[in-house]
Amino acid sequence: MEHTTEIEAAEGGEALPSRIVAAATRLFAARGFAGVSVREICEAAGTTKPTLYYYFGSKAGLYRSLFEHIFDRFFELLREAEAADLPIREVLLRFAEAHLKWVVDSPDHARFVFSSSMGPQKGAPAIDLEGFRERNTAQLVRLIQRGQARGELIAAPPEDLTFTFMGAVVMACIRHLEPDLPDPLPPTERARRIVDLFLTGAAGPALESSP
Amino acid sequence: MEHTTEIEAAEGGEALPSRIVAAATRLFAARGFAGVSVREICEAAGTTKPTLYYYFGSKAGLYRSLFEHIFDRFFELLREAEAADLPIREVLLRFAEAHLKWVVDSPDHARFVFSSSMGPQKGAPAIDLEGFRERNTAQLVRLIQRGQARGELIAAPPEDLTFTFMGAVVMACIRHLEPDLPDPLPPTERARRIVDLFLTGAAGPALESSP
DNA sequence: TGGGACCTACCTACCGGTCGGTTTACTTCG
DNA sequence: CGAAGTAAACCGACCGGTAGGTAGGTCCCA
Repeated sequence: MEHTTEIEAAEGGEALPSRIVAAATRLFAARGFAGVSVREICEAAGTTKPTLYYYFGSKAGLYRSLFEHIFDRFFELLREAEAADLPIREVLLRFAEAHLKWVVDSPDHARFVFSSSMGPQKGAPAIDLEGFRERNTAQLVRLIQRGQARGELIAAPPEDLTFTFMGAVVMACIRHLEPDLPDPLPPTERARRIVDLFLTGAAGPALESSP
Repeated sequence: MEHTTEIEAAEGGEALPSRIVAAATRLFAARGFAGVSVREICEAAGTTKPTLYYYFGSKAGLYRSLFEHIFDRFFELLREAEAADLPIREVLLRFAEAHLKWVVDSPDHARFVFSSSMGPQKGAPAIDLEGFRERNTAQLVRLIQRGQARGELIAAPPEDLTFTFMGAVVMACIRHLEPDLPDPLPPTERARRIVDLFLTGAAGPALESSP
């Protein structure tokens, strides 16, 4: 009766588990773990509670399942960005673009991660959110150290460069998620501007002497 | 029986409303609106539910009250950063430092805002979070446009500069709130590094030609 | 003695989770 | 072929417990 969801419904039309996953992702992303009831999820997915428990065991189990699913997808995307021995500008461009495209293509996933990353909820701890951040950051630190070793980046502490660049990327991602003032630029162009500003700096002609 | 809370207990020792506000801020910050029960807040504040309702009317009312209180404090801090006709580097330094000091001095307030800003909860909408972001961003845009008019900053779209700089600051704030890997640098030094990196860019000697 | 501050005891609604059952599709075997 | 069996998929109705919120009273100080 309804068309296929974004989650893979490979093996036979719009399967119920997929509908549950899609509905739960959207709702958890919007209101957090404790803010959504199992009944709501079932209603949104067009099913009933026993069915949800049949597939996912518990509310927390459903939450964990979403997390793993989303993380796998995300890091799969990001792995392509690492690639071979590209110049640092190209690497950063791919990194930023991968993030932005992820946000544009699956905003529910992104919203889910961002809303979970700030403030754990009541019933669903034990999620390795720290690991997500750490893994994402560690990769960028590695890439940036490589750029420094080549003299493509200044010799500041790599964490400084990492957090500043990551901040710009995350901010752009969040901006894309805003319902009211969405970023009008496509991911590619936005990524380009972020990277170039990060590399060349914001100082104008009246500010030539550096401290 | 207990010592004074951080919230003003000016008019007569450790007042109950102040204790409620302090406990609620800490709990909401840690677990979100829907993740905390009124019972918990009362227990943490050493009182009972009717007393809480006597002062704040409802759970949502308490939440709103916290928000207003925190916002007032924050913008009071930030207003000092705007100041007169300082050079852009000084302005940005003050802006970043005000944010970081706010996070360090009242981490519960900061955690409350950050956790609320991503993903509204179930029962406490109608909070003007958009207004907070908008107001904070708009001020920075104004400051940056002033810097551009003076030639202290490049002539890129002011929103680009604003979001990138804001991203770096917010990222540093979040980093300060991490329980495990807290930023070892004091706010002043951290602000200095962020601003200088933002102004001079990250490009090293091997990257002289700009696109 | 009257009113603000505060508490005990309780209400209804809804929470996550389960029980027992029905439907469906696919074997199995006479 | 078709009746019987079976296991997965799914659901209506319900459970104990707890959520936000309140009625009604006690205490204490002006």
